[in-house]
Amino acid sequence: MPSRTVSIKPYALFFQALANQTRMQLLHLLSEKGGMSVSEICSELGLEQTHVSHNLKCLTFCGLVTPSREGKSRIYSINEQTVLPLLKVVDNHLRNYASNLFTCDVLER
Amino acid sequence: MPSRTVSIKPYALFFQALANQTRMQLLHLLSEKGGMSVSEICSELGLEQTHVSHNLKCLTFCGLVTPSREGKSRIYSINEQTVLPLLKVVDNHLRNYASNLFTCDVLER
DNA sequence: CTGTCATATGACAAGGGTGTCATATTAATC
DNA sequence: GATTAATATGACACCCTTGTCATATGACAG
Repeated sequence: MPSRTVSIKPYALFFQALANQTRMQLLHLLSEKGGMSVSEICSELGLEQTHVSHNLKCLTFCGLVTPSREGKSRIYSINEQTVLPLLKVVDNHLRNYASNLFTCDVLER
Repeated sequence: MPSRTVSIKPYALFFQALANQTRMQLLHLLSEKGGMSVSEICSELGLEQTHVSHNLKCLTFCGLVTPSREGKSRIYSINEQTVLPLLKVVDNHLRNYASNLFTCDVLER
């Protein structure tokens, strides 16, 4: 029996939000360019509006981005407190321990 | 056009490795108890051997754990350089920005 | 080199996530 | 309040991941 039982599901759910190319694109874009509206994001990445909205909702639900009204549009900004250190750790990891991930399409198992 | 085009896929793949309850269990267990053999992990978590092996391979592929021979068994240890800071960031995030993840089964979108 | 323990691999059915289509909501303007 | 711009929501088919079963590989002992 484990000494302390941590609730695992929230962690998996959190990472699931990041385990998707579209959502990673969104985070990278917003961390570079700051707050953007949905339509700006769409034209910048060449993606459909509904596609972007769905994925922004997922990121919002996980507290990774936050929307704010501005006229008719909504400006989405990243949670810098989390996203910046997170990407920094992962950058470092990919470079040092997982360079193979750059040349594969699927995870081995 | 984005000023610098980052390769997004590796990031998504990396997080995909973490987006799974079993694999999160493995990482938490190994980060608490240090190196363990497959059978030790199995009995500790009450999981099937093949199930554990499959998921360890996935984590190994991503550089999150490393195996080393010890007689007939293999001892798996986590990559502390990555896993510990990563879990720290996520712990903090879940507490401050995503407490709702503790009471849900699926991601909203 | 045979038997056995420990772990890895392959294949497959079931379930869940993904993007897209159609449509609803919300806000501003006239 | 009708219209239009901006975004959100719902539903659904496809695909990929998941866990499990059966089996293979590897290492040590005798």
